[in-house]
Amino acid sequence: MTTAEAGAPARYHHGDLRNALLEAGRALLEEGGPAALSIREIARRVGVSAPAAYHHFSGLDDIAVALAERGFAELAERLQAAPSNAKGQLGPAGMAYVGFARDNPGLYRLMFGEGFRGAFAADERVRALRSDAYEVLKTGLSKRVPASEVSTAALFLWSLTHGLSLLMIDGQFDPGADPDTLVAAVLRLSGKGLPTSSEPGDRA
Amino acid sequence: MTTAEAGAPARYHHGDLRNALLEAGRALLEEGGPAALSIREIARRVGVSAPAAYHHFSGLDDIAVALAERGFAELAERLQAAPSNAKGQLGPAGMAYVGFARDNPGLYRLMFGEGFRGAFAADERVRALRSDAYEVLKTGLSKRVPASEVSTAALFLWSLTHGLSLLMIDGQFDPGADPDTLVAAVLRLSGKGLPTSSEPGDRA
DNA sequence: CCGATAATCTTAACGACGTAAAGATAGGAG
DNA sequence: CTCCTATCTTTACGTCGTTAAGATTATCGG
Repeated sequence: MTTAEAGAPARYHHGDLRNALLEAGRALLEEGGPAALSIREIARRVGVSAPAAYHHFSGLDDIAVALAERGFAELAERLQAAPSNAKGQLGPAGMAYVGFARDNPGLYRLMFGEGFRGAFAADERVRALRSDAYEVLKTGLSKRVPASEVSTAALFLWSLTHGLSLLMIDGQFDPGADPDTLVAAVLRLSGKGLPTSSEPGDRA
Repeated sequence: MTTAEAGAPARYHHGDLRNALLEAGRALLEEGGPAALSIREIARRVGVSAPAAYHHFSGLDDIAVALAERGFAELAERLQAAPSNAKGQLGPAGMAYVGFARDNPGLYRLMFGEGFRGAFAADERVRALRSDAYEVLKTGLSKRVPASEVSTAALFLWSLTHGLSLLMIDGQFDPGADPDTLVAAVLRLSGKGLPTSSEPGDRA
């Protein structure tokens, strides 16, 4: 009798349940992190019984994968909308990447299988999504880095932005510092390298 | 009747249950990741009933925190055992860091609250452990970086190693590449910075 | 318009989980 | 030896993901 949407008369057939479930899942994700993702709670919020979800998804993992898919699509949008890397500067893209993670911490962590129970991280579809993102990064880098170093540079850059995103999400940095300033400064270091007292270029 | 340790006669009072629980938990962590951590399974392996654990820990989260504590201690050991940063090179330390993560993927992810259900990530004790590690990193860096840049450099370095560790753990990099070589190459970039076409010596 | 068929949603139920409560057992102090 | 207390056990409750079986509605051929 009571639907989540007060306007609708609670029909037996919801009509757009799949989407409604995903939206509720996404909200849940941002409220309580990936660990809070739960079929029963999602269904509860949509005003539907838990097993109803099984007509649209094969299980909780499947919902998680669908959410991750949307996440990667949105991330790609954000990266393309970033001030183009015309001058070869990857700062804007990096800011966009970390910005996405900071705006959608729960979703971002889910996309990388962090904080979620289950064999989701090993799911082929998710691994493919991540690999696709990785390939995009590599082709982007291929324009501004010697071909022989693209692979290493890509891993370097992804490690940096991924790690930075997670640390920012977790608030694990100097308290009192302005996050945006911090992110910009760290990304700037990715081009300069760490300041050293000795000459760079020798063995690690 | 049947203990996990076939040699012991299954005494009513275990004698060293706390440690046994932690060891079982650690094994579980490496077998199935943080998501597989379960009081009932831990107790099962030790040959004890689940509620017995509550005499030594306040709950599952408490066990997780204790495991994380051990993890941070071991990580600190590994970092100090690394070929000393005498020449100011941080490569060995970085290799040691990533090496620890790769040797103990489940534990490492737990230490950063990744893959674990519950409000563990926000736990004060864990946050303190991470902050301590961060401070150690900063003091280490203060010897080889201008004071004004220590904070940024520390976040840069931690982001890089943390992100790299997680990506390596997840196997999310070019298949076929040798992990050790990859890690070394990425860490080397942390000193040089990303090669850019605008920098002197451009080859792009 | 009407009835069959298929899609969608419901309630009921199973096993596993974390955890609380209450009782049994054993080691140590007097 | 006796009592006390810490430790462990069995039992139980509520939640979870998921399956099975039945109810409801949309769709479509006649």
